[in-house]
Amino acid sequence: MKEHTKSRHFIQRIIDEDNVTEKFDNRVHTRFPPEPNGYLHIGHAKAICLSFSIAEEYGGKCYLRFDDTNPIAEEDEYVRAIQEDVKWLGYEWDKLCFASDYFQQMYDYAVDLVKSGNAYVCDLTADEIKDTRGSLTEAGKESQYRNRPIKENLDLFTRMKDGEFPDGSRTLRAKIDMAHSNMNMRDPVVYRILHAHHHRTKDDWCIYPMYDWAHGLEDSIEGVTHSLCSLEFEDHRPIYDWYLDALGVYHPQQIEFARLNLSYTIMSKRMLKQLVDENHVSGWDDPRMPTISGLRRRGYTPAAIRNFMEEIGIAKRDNVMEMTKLESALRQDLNKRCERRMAVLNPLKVVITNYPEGEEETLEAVNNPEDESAGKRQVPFSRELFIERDDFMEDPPKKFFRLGLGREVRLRYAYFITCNNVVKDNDSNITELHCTYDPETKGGNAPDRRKVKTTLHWVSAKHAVDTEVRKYDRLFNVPAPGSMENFLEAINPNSLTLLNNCKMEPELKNAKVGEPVQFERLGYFCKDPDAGDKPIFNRTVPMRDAWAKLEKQMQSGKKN
RNA sequence: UGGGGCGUCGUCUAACGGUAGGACACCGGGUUUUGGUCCCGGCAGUCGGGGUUCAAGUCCCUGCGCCCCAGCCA
Repeated sequence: MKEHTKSRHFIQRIIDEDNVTEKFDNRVHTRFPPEPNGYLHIGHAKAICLSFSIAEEYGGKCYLRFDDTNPIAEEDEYVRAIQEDVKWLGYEWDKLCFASDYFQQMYDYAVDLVKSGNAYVCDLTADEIKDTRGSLTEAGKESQYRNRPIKENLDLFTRMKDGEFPDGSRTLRAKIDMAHSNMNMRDPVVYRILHAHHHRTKDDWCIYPMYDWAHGLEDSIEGVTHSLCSLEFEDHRPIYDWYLDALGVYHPQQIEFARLNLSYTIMSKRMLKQLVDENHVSGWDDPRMPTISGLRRRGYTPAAIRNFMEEIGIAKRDNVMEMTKLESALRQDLNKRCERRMAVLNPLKVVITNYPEGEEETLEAVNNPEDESAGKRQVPFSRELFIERDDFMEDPPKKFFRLGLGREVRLRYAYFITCNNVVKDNDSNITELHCTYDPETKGGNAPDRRKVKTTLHWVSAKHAVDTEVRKYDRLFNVPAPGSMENFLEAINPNSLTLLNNCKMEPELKNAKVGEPVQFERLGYFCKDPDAGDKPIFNRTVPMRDAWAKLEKQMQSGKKN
């Protein structure tokens, strides 16, 4: 086949070409321009990874710029959270900027636009503008204010800025073409009157620039070379170009790519905000949320997210990634970095009847079989233990390898045990197992080389640390909740399972909040900041589960 | 149906006129003190129809399908 060189995506190719033609003097300068009107989500992470990694790859710059041109939706809390998220992903911006830093400059440019006859003050109401815009197939009608003398426009625009007019009474509009086939070119609004308090400029302004006007200017002012954005802005590129050309200023190149979609979740800030506002989740950082902060709290690592973004690529076609792809990247990263511990989520008491009462010992356990340098630890063992309820069946099917009456299994790093007796309560619920251990199998190997079918995790009862575990499942039950009439109807009522009688090995007392750890045979977990009297662990992602798959197949009758 | 985009395994994504490859998923098998990891193998794709060419996923024509646009949101 070809070389092992990684193929380059279309944006890299455009930049390579620009560097050959020296279009931007071989500079590469990108930016990530979030509006601070919500928290960042995994979809934003794609844009972040793209823009920052492009800058890194070409030895260029990437700015973090808040596109704060709409004071009504924007808040400082979001500004703070967004910075935290970008940093957490591992990126350092070359400069932190705000669109609002350029409000004066943008205003001055708008005055230039009026002076050159390219913009006019329009007295039409929002409804009237809408009514005269035309439709996809019909041309719009020109505003009766379209041909006001420049002098009058200048006067009116100044007075707009000075606060003489109420909200919505007038706008500054670009004079382009009301019959243009691109709706964005039908005399778009450049400035609207908004007597609103801005999170940074306070009450300095009562007119605010529209996105199309502001964004290109921000890029131009900062010297951005390649302005990367998502596909829905493709229709806006003509207006981006028109403004910059009309002004005769430095002209970056806008390039659009397909945003990330993930199955079984939503990627809309509006909907995410609704989940938060209506308390369907505990907050923007609820571990079930596809937000960066939610994923962080859930136990995702920056490396997992970045590797995922690297794997999914950059292209222009609409896409919906399967969640399994994200989880695969997650497990891959967690597997190599996580230390292993033992914890029992649904405890079942086991009494080792031939183990001396009152005695205990300590056994050596490997911290990470994937990484010898992680070392070993001691785990206490005693006569009474807890094992997972799911690991015992009184009358198991052939393919169930775990513990059953009369069966022998290995306890990880400990002994072989055989179950001799099942103790039940009056409702015939199993309350306790009586087993015997083979002292010869200490550490987990039998001198006579006999084998067992499986190995179980366990926790010594008297040494166990009580804990609570939160298991998460997908937040939505349908593949594309965002495209439903009402996405709330797709919420999975079982997205959160609370387990409050969990038992952990004592070493887990030292777990740090947010630090990922593998509970052997169960999955990856991390301690939640919420802990009350008991520590709380979030299940980040379960282990791949061949037995669960087999069980499912047996239920559906494919196997037996 | 005006304009702008996009159609390659189930899902993503490569192949710049020269053997359609990789990842995830799925299905088998091996190793294993995690039914994990790891290893091996398998399944599976160029939207349709014409054309150009020795050769087409790639170029041309044509048809079909999907996405975006009528905020004083971004």
